[in-house]
Amino acid sequence: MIKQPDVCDITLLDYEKKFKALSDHKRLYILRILAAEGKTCVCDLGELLALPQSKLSYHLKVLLDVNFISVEKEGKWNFYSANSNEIKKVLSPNLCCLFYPE
Amino acid sequence: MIKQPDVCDITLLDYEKKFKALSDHKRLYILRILAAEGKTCVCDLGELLALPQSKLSYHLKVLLDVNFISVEKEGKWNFYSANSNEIKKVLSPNLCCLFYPE
DNA sequence: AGTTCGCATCAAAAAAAGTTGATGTGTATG
DNA sequence: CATACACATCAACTTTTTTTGATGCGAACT
Repeated sequence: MIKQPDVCDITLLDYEKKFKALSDHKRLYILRILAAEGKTCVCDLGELLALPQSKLSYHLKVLLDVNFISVEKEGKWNFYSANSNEIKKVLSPNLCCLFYPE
Repeated sequence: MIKQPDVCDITLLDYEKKFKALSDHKRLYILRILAAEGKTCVCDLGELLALPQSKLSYHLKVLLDVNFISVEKEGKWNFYSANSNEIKKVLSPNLCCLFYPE
């Protein structure tokens, strides 16, 4: 890419990051669970997904970095939840439903 | 992931691939150009994007594999075009517009 | 104050994705 | 038929992402 990035390029670069965050099925599972269950603490997520703690932490961070989820710390627990609005900005209505299965 | 994949998991695995295809700005540029210009041959794409031929070929294949674009061979040229319907299935209406800038 | 629990973070290793330049194949053209 | 063109494909390499196990740190409990 030789030419200088214009405004629109910057937008696309921004979306590259968001799509990268969605490009892993573990993270899609995480999003689906958070969307379906609402506020969930890391330990419960770990059980639901059968993921080791540090791996889960890693993927949560990826989703956090693009603002698809957010954290609240309560005592020694960290509760995560999905930012549906952010997800809706990116995904088709059809696909958003995937994250609200019931 | 210990549990067996159910139908819904398979769906998410499918989307993992599609999002991976979208998680690179070069491919987003390609999609945008194809959406805006319509049927375009590889050599023109290469010029528009200032991408070397083999790199372009690689990225076209990634997009082709998830059915976001398609090819028609005419003589010695290969013309690619965006499959807007497939893109619309995945992206929010808002985002789809990114691929029709004018 | 010492332990334990819940989780983030880190560094090393493994795996996956992307790049590069070369080679191959089919189609036209002299 | 020889050459040139348009493009796909390949193998070696580089870069990025993911995994793994260890370590650290704050909050609660004893």
